[in-house]
Amino acid sequence: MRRPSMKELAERLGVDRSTISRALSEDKAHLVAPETREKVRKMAVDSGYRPDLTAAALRRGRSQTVGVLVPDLENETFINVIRTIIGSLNSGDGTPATTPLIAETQDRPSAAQRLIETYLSRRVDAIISLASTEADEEILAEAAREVPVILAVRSLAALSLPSALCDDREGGAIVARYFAERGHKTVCQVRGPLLATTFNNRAQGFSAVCAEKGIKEPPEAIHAEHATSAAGKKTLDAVLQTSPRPTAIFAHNDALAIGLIEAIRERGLRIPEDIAVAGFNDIKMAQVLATPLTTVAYPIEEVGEHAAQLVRSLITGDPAPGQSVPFIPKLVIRRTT
Amino acid sequence: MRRPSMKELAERLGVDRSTISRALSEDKAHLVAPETREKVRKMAVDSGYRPDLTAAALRRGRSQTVGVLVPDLENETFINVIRTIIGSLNSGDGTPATTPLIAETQDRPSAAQRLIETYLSRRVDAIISLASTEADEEILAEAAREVPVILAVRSLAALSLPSALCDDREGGAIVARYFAERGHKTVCQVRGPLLATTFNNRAQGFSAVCAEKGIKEPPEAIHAEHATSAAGKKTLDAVLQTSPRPTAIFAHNDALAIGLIEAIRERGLRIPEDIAVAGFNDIKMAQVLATPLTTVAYPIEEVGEHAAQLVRSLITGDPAPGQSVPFIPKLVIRRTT
DNA sequence: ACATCCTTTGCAATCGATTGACAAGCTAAT
DNA sequence: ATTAGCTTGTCAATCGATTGCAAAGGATGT
Repeated sequence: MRRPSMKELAERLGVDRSTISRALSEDKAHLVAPETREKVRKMAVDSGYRPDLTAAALRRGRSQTVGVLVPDLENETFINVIRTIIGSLNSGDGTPATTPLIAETQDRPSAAQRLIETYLSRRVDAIISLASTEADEEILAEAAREVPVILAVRSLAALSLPSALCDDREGGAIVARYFAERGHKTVCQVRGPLLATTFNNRAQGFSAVCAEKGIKEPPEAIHAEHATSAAGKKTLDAVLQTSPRPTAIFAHNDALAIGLIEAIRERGLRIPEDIAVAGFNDIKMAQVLATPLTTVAYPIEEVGEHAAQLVRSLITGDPAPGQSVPFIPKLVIRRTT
Repeated sequence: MRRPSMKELAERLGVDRSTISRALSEDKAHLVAPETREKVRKMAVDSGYRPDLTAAALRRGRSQTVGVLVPDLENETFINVIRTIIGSLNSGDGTPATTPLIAETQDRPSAAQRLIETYLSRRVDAIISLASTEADEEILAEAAREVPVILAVRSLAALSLPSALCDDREGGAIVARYFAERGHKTVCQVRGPLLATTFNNRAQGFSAVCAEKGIKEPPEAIHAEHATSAAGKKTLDAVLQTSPRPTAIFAHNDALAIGLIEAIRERGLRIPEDIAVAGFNDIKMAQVLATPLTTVAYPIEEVGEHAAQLVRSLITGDPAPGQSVPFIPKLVIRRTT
């Protein structure tokens, strides 16, 4: 037999729909006599009643969904941040479950735009963008006028939206300081694509310390086309052609680092004796490598947790915490340096 | 100024709400005079009208969403199948965009159950499970009585639901035949966890051919705890302890294979001279490795496309195609064998 | 005994879009 | 001239849950 609607439940029990609604709700349950409440709940379970969330969303004006934008679903770090966010959003005891609408922008502004339109049409309660690029600024600003928008992982200088971030600048600086300690005189960065602030910040932090410590960097920046290991692998030639040849490479993320390592292996050079490599993020693969990767551990938990907190307080209308402090990542020294 | 509802639009234009609805719709637009239609559309754009999909969903009984269950969001192959599905679902010209609700089960039946409940409450138009394990059978069967359920990637023997699958058995067989050709006499499988049919089928296909060709396998099966490179790395000891020592390993997926390769490197053995390794899926990393991985390319496009097609036809109520033929994966020979 | 308060429940409006039934106006056909 | 048929648009019901308001009934206080 088909599952009953609230109305049918009400008829069967000989009470009004509103009583059912209240008895089944979390916050209005106290308005209903304990006896009735139990009767209703029992009947609801027995009959296999299933609330229609589309109807509830319409009436409430809140859909209990949040839109999540990621640049790339294959990126482990993004996924882990999202996992933390979702986990935190649904850990609340009283709060009803929030369903995330997750989609990928591939760093295409047109995709971001389309997705945000969809989210707004679906009346999401908030939007979390881990995909913000400068090209999205206007779209996000626009969206923020209708619904809370939270920036995570990637910041946007021109837009002052609540954000949950990693201190990428400091992350870059940490690597440079470490290279300095190890006595490297000539180093090199392999940068990710310029779209997002993330890589720029890492580059700036790194270069600032290098300048300060008198460490040499090649005059021309080396950019990988994508932040992937395949793209990283391709950059090794460029790295080795700079002169004097660097003794250490700072790859802007672990995927790039792994690509470089494989290229270095192919060439028969030794790591770290001939050339040292450090990455960023500390993905799982970093530990699996035959010579485990030195890298900067991304503060996934902190960023995710903070983003979730921002979402929660913005949805409930609590005073949004002011400017949040970015979380400091942590160097993990392994064997590639 | 706040965005108008359909009602407000109607008032401004002095027509009925129903006219607006029809003018803006795809399929009923012909019921409205071209002139009026244009007037409405223009006004809609100018005023920034944004349809409320929660309201539309309630009225229509269809939400234009599909629930997608994945065991693990970090698995590149699953993600790629999902990408294909989403792409195909939204490529239709006339059909309105379908929003996927993506969630991860981590192979926990309780999570699967909870998610399916949520999907049903949200009135998804269909559910696609790439996460089916035997423990989920009942839950899925139950769900299938309310909404179309499609199985992708992982099959479920006891349940005859429309499925989009890879012929894993044949995939395993292909590897065994290839090992035979290369003259291997003693080989070994590193299996993934038993939960899903996938790995079982690969194992069976492989073993059947080995038996037929007189190739020796160790008596005790070697299982990795998870289908990850970290878990794969840990299994090398077990592999090397079998006697006679195998000269080739068939890892049930690329992550496992990569873990094994790293372990082999650490130990100073040569690939493929001392020991050959083949994987399954053909993830991107397989090509980036210093010695690129021989592997079985998963028919991502076919599986994804077929799943999307099933969803489409089941939603529109078209005759569901009968039993579908699983797609044959393809061996990609590289340098680890 | 009467006013007052509290608890519990029902009534009815509402969220915003969609759609079947129907009416008005117009053209074409017999 | 009348009927039939088509186009275009309106009316009103509907999807299923939520919630402000009010009423009924009971308990308490004076």
